[in-house]
Amino acid sequence: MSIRNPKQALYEQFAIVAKALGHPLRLEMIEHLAQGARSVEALAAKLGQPIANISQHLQALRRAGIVSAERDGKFVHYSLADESVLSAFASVRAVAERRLAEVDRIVRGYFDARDDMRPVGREELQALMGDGLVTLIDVRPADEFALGHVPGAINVPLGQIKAWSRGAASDREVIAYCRGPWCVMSFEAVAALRSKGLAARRLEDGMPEWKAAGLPVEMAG
Amino acid sequence: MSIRNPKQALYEQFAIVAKALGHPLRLEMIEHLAQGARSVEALAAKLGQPIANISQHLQALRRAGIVSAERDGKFVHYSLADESVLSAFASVRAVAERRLAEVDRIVRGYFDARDDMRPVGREELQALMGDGLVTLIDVRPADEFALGHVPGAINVPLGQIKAWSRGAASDREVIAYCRGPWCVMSFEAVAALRSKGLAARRLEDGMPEWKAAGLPVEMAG
DNA sequence: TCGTCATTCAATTATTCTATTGAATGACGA
DNA sequence: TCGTCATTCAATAGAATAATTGAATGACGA
Repeated sequence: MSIRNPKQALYEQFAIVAKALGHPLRLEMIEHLAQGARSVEALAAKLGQPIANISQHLQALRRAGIVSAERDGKFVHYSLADESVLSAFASVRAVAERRLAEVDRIVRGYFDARDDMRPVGREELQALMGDGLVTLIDVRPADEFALGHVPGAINVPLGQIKAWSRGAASDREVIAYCRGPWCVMSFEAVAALRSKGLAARRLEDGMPEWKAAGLPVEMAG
Repeated sequence: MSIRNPKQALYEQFAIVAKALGHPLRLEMIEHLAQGARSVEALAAKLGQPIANISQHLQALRRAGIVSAERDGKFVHYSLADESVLSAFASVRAVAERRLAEVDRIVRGYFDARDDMRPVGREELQALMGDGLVTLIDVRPADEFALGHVPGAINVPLGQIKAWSRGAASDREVIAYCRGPWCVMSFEAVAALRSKGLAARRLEDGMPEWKAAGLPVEMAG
C-alpha cells in the first residue's frame, strides 16, 4: 500500500467492505451463510454456480472481513464473520427499499399483490402462536431447518407445499417464513397456499433476523 | 432490464446500492453531504477533485438512490436522500472496524496513541457541559458550523487551533468534534492541543450522528 | 438576445472486476 | 504411498468502472 494520508486510507478500507457487498451473487451468498456455515461445494450447489466461481467470491468476502473460513478435514466451512455483517446487509437493503422504486415494482409485479400481502410481525406471531390459532411453517430446505428454526414451526420445504396443503386444516391460518425478508420462498409458499383456498401470510423477517433479535431457536432433535 | 427471476433482480438492486458505496471518493462525498447540502462545485473544492469527476460520482450516487439533487438557479444542490444512508454508511464502517485489522493500524499508526485517546460519549459530554467543566470546540470549517452545531460549542477551524490554544484557560478540558467518528480533524485538533499542554479529548461521534440521535442543534445567528 | 457560469454529457484510455478453464494443493482413506 | 476429492490458484478473455478532457446544456443577468 502506497503512502497517502490516513483519511484516504480509511475510506479505502471502508470501500473494500462496501465493494465486497456490491455484487448480486455475493449478497445471495451472504443470505445463505446467514442460515449457518456452508462448505464451498454446498454453497455452489445452492446457487447453481461453478465451484471455482463461488470459491473466488468467498475469498473476496473474506478479504473484506465479511466471512470467515474454518477448515474441517477436506472441507472448508465458511460463515459470516459476525452479526455486524447482517446489519450492514440490512442497511443496504433499507436504502434500496426506501429509494428504489424498482424494488417495490419487482415484488409487486411478481406476486400480483391483489389482496393483503402484509406480513406478520414477530410480536404478532408470538401472540398468535401463544393462542394456538395459527400453523407456522418453515419453507426452507430440511438441512437449514435442522440447524435452527422458530420453536413450534414445522418444516414444509417449498417443493412439498402443495402436497402438505391437501392435509392441512382449512380453518387455521398458516404463517410462512424462510431465510429473510426478501427470500422469495415464503412469498411463493403463501401464493401456493392461497391458491388452495387456505388463509396464509408471511412472517415479516426470516430466521437470521429472528435469531439476531435474541428470540429462542429450536434445533432438530 | 432483461427477464430473469425476481430473486436475482432484487439482489441486483441491493448490489447497486452497495456498489455505489464501494468507492473511497464517494464515501468521502457522503460524509461531506451528511453535514448538509452542497453544490457540485463546493464539493469538488472540498475534496480537491475535478468538477466533472465529482459530477459523475454524484450521479452514480443518485442512480443508487443515495443522494438527491435539487436545482437552485445555476446551482444544483445535492444532499443525502434520507437517514437510512447514514446508517448504511455506519454499518459498513462497523464491519470494517470490527474485521479489518488494517483500520485499527491506520488509526493507531497515525495518531500514535500513547495515552488515552478514548473518546467522550454523547451522554458524558452533556453531563460535562451541564456542569460547565469543559470547553466544547467544533473544528469544522466555518460554513459547516453555521449550518448547525452542538449547542454551546464554539467554532475553531483546524487552521486556527494553535492560535486559539494560546488564549485558552489551561485548567479546563477541551472536547473537540467534527464531521464524524473517523473525521481526522478532531484527532488532529486533540493532538495539537495536547502538544500545547492542554487537556483535550475527542467526542466519539460527529455532527451527523448528533443530529441523527435527535439531540438539539444550534444554528448560526 | 447574448455572454457567463455551474453543471452535465460524450469520448477516450487505463484500470479493475468477472467468469471460465484447467492445473495445483492438501487432507483423507486404502 | 497412492488415489480421491474439496478447494484454491493461475491465466485468459470479456465486461464494467474510473479519470481526464473538451464540448454541450440550461439558467441567469445585461
